[in-house]
Amino acid sequence: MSTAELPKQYDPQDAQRRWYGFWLEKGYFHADPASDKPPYTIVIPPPNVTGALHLGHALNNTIQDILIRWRRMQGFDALWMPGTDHAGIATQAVVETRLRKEEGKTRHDIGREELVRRIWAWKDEYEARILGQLRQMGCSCDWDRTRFTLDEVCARAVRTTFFRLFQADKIFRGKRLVNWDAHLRTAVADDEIEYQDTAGHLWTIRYPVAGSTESLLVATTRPETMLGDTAVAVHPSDERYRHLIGQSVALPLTDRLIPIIADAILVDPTFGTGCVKVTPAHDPNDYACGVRNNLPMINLLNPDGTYNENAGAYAGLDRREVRKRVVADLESKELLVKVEPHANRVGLSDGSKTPIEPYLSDQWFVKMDELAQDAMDAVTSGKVAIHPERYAKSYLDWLGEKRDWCISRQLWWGHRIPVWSKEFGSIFYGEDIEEPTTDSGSIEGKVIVKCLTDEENSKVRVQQRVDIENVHAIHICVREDDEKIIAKLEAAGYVQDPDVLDTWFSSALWPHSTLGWPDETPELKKYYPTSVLSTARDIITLWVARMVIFGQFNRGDVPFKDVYIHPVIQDGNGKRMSKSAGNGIDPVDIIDLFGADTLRFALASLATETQDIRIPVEKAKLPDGREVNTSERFEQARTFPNKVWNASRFALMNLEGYEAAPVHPSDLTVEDRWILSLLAKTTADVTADLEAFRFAEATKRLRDFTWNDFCDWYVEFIKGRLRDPETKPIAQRVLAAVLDGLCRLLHPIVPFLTESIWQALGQVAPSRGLPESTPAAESVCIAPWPSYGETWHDAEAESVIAQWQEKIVAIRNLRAERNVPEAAKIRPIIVAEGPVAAILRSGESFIKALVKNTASLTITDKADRSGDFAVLVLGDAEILLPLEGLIDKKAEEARIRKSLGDVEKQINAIRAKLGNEGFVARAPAEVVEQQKAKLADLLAQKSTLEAALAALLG
RNA sequence: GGGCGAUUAGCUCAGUCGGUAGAGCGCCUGCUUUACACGCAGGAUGUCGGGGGUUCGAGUCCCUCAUCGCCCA
Repeated sequence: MSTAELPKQYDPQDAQRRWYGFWLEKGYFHADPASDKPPYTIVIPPPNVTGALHLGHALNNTIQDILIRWRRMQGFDALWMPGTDHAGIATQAVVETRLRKEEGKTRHDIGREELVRRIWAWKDEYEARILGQLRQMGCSCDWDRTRFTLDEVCARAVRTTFFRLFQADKIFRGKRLVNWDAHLRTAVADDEIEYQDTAGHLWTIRYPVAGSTESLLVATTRPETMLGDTAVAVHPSDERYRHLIGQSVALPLTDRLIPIIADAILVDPTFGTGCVKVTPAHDPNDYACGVRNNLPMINLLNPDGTYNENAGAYAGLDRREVRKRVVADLESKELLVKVEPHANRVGLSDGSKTPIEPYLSDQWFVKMDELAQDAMDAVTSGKVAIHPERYAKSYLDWLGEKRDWCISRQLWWGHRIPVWSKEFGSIFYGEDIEEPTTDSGSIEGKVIVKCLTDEENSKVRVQQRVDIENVHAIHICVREDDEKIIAKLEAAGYVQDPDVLDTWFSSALWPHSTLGWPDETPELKKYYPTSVLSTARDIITLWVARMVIFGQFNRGDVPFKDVYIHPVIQDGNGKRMSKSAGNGIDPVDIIDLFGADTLRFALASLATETQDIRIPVEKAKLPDGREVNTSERFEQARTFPNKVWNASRFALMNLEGYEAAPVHPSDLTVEDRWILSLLAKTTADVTADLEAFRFAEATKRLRDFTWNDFCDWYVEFIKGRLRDPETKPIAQRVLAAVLDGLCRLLHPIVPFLTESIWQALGQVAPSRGLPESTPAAESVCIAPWPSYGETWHDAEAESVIAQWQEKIVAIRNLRAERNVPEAAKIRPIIVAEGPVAAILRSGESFIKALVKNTASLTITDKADRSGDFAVLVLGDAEILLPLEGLIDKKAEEARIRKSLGDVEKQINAIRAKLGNEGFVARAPAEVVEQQKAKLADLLAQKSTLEAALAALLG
């Protein structure tokens, strides 16, 4: 496209179509372990294949792409590893929901294999969509290396890790209360529960004290769980019950006696009767109490929500039915004291809307004590730095609890737990499977855990003999899916655990599994540890901490050096965006409306150190008529790419006849030196901002430089020179060099825009730069990041231009304030002395030109004040605007008196300060000097204003 | 209950080392100015959430209260 054909408005869709394919074709995003460039690596936080990307993803990926593009330009071998996460429970839940809605079936109807097949199909669809969205945003990922947490490479890392943990005695089997969805027959994660306030009841039940006429009253919102009570708790210092501690009550509807215990944590003596029934197997608080007091735990539930044999006469009934009957039976026995309405919070499963039941079950755990300590050390020692720093606290606090990590999930979608088990009860066990090879073992209570593998000859045996009388089960972990080993195990009656691993188990391996671990690949050697991880704060504990744990466990080294925690996006009311609330913004809609550059620019300018950013949501119509959510934040941002585009159009139009040649510093004019000085300063500042993850500051700085310095002033300054063949060549070279630098600096934020400009600039000025010109890179993607050093710094040029600007603005202001018609030619006078006057004289033509519509400009040290003037007094000069006959003397007098009043007010404030002995004595000398100088300045202004007033009135 | 954060112009937010507050948008006035009306020029707008303290001096440091949000239990 030739310069003349460049449209007046930037067309982002055209740029997106044109350049993304070009970048891919050139392979710019592909990292090469064989290159001698130093590595810079980011692994993408793999988005869930559950759904499409939302605005939070867009923010995070914008940040990562800024970092990666910037470092690539800096000469690093930049690797951005892309991929997606299988997100066990969430993905299975969406597919199961669809199955239920569309076919009225549950997963049990279609079976494990078919369900998993359908989830893979879902995954394929959403993975393609997600990766497509990243491309639309311009993300420069190394697509050839795309991974999925369930693919073969990642699966192998999971198996190896599990095996190593098993071998190191870090994995054990234990009981735990899980959130049970009896409809879907699975445990669900805490964040998949939706809490609803519902109107329920509070039942008060009488528990007779054994061998006494006394009884205790307990209140409960779930009366049916009384069948599983194993104690009644009172507060140890509660006088009412102290004498009963240690005695028993007869649990109604059962033949059991349960103890009365003291527990200061569970019981609030001021609430209700001060007596609490304890059902350790069916309530989290009671569970903790049960552990503290060594109580038996009676599980009442079957996985399908019916009560089991422990419920005696109620066995086989659904829990809702049990409640009805228990209440009725208590009533008939006159043990039900009262029923009151009671508002309670009920947890409903997101997937099925079934009330969640706390359910005690066998689960696999990772022992966290040492692993967590190592991960804490990584941060306290500074090997991993978290930004902003305050988030290190939540990381350390959480790890400090060292709670064992429950890694099993009752799901079908995920990495199957590689353990084959055989239950024995009390039967003697004496079989060998075959000859041993390697193994290790441990005893955890009554369960024996054997670790076993066979690399060479697929022979398998339990090597370590144990006291078989106490063995309940043997668990064997198999490192890799070796059919012969598995066949042998299964022939011997071993059955693979039906459960899968927690999704975070595989995500925790992401920084090394994606690089090919456990193989020592060239990628792993070069790119691990990675450089930066960028993510949201809500997964600091779930994910970041676990990556550090597994990275150190498997590799002996941290997975990344820096963690950047980006803010969370909320709507204008401070609410989290969500699809169901209808307040979500789809990044693709924003790209359709305004383009990817605008989306990225807006998000980058919002990425401050705050923890939440608000984006007010409003409706908009797409060209195709669809109504979508958008925000004024994007409408505001879209002017920027257009501004850059048009400044570039101006430059390109004026680069006709450009010839590359060296520019000697003495050839540069003061405005050239000024813009180069600012460009160098901006470059240094932006680089420092990016190094410190200050994305919003970097973006604002670039906007200010581009708009306020380059467009508003520099372009205006050189318009005259570009019209003059004598001065044109140097101006063109400086203009090309500045635009070149600007393109590079902006590229990480607005890649499509800058590539469009870069390519067009390459047409007219293929070789450019100062002082020597060099051929431009074929793409701005791979152009070197600028670094101008100190040589361009020019304080003198900066102060000269500041002088000109101040006077130009003052004259414009006078004209506008006095309502001088735009078309009227004015003859402003600047009264100034000495060096100020000299500087202004040197810029006379610029001042005239930029003020616009000036018939003349006078710079003098003494003005003839006869006639009518509008007056403006500055610190080092006075501006007079002759307005013969146009002056409203009264209004002018009022203006001057107001200025006088302002100046006097400031004078008084400073005099008060300087009159304060404490200030003069204690404030730093420079501050005192500064105030004195300011006072002198203000006094001069005051006398000038008084003179002006006298002249006006005289 | 514990922790973190926020509260500054109508809106969304900056504010570094403590030295009397800034930006973008919006608003008002005037402009089809040969890059740009997604623009140009000019302008108005503040009890820095309340109270107390430290200090010569507090938006900034400390205490406290209030409101809102998030995370963890």
